[in-house]
Amino acid sequence: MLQEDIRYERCKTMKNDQKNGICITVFIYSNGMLSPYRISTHIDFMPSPIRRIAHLDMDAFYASVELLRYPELRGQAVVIGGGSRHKPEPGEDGKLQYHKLRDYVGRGVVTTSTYEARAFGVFSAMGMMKAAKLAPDAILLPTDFESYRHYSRLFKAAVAEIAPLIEDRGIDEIYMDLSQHPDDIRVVAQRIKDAVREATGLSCSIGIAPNKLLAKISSELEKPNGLTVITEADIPSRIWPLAARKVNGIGPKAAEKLTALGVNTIGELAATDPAVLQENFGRTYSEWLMRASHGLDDRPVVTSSETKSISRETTFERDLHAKLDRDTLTPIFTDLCVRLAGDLQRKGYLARTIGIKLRFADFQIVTRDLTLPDATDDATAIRHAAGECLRRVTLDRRLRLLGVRASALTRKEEAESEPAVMQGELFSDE
DNA sequence: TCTGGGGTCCTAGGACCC
DNA sequence: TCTGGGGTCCTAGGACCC
Repeated sequence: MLQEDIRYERCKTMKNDQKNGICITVFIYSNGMLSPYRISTHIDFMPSPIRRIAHLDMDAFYASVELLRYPELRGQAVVIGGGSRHKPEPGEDGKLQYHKLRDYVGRGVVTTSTYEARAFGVFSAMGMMKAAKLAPDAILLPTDFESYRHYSRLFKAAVAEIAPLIEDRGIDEIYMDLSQHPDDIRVVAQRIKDAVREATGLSCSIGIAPNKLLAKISSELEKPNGLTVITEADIPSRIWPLAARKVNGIGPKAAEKLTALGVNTIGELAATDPAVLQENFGRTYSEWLMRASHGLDDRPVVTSSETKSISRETTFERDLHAKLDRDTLTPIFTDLCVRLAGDLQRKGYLARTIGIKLRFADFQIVTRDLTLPDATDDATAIRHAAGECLRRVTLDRRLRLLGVRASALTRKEEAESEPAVMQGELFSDE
C-alpha cells in the first residue's frame, strides 16, 4: 500500500532525528482522495536517555583578564566599569597610577568586580556611585571589550578541542553537550578546565547535570574554580534550598511576586499549588516554573544561531530635553545611526526594520519601529527611518537614553544573489 | 547617589489576505 | 448582508540574560 509506505518512511525519518518517540501522521481526505502527511507531529513516549550537559562560566571574567594585564593588583578589591576614562597612567615616578572608586563621577554601573571587591558588597550592575560608597578605596579600571573578546575566543577554542558541541551564551559562558563523550565525566571536565587555564591563564567553573537548567545552577555552586556534578537524586539536597532567583529565567519581577506568595526557595516553589501559580503567572509561565523547580528541562544545546538584531544606544551624562537640547541631541542621534550602519556593514547584514528606543528621566522606555520596503545598511537611510520613528513620539519630557536598532536582518551576500523573479511562477496556470 | 549596553524571546492587537 | 476562521506581517511593550 502506497499510503502505508509513505507513513512508514515519515516515521522512520522522525525516529532517526529524535531518537525516541512516535510520529503521528494525519491524512487529509478531500475530493475523494486521501493525501498523506499533510500534518505530522512528534510525541515523546519513552524516557530520554540521560544527558550530560555542562555549563562553563569564567570566574569574574573581565576582572580576571585585567589582572593578567596588571598582576600587581592581584588580591586587591578591583572594580571594572563606568566607561573608558580612568585608565591607569604612569605617574612622575614612572609607576602606574590607578584611579580609586571614590573619585568616580557619572552614571556608569559596575560591570564586574574581583572577589575581594564583592566582599564589600560591590556586584555587577550596581551603580558606580553606590559602589563608591561601599568600597571607596577599591581600584577602578575601565572596560576593554576588545581584550575580553580576545580571551573569549581563546577559551572557547580550547574547549572546542575537547568538547565540540558548544552553545555560545555570551562572552564568558558556554554550554556543552558531553552525552556522547566516552570518558568519565569528571575527568573530561577537569581536562577542559586545564585546557582553559593553559590557553588563557584564567580559571573557570563547570557544572554538569542532566540538563542546561541544572548545569547552569551547578556551575555556580562551587565558584570560583569549581567542578560540580549534579544528578537528579541531588535535587532535594542541593537545588531545593537555593533561592528561586537562582533559576535562569526567574528574574527580579517574578522573584518579587513569588516572595509575595511566601515562596523563597526552589523547593518551596516545587511544593506550591500549581493552581496558585497559574492565577499569578498565567498558564505558560506557571507550567514552566513548576517544571523548572523540579529540575526538568529538555532544551537542546544549540550549536549555531543567526543574529536577530543589532543596536547602539547611549545614556547621556545629564538628561536632555528633546526640544531645548536639540543641538546636543541631533549629532548624538546621527552618530548612533552611523555606528549602527558600520556594524551592519562590518558584519555583512542588511536590515529591513529600523527602530528607536528612548528612555525618559523616569526610566519609562518607549520604542518605535518602521519596516522599509528594501533592506539597507546605509547610514543615511537608517538616519531617515529613525527620524520617522522619532516623529511618532511625544517629546515633552527629558530623555536619559537614546538608541537605534536594526532588525529583520538578512545576510548581504544572500540578498545580492536573490533571483529577481521567483521560480514559483513556473507553476502558474497562466 | 540610584540604575550601562548589547542582546533574546514572548505576548498581544490590528491590518490584511485567502 | 452577515457569518467564519486561519495565517502572516507589523508594531509596542515587557521580562530576562550576560
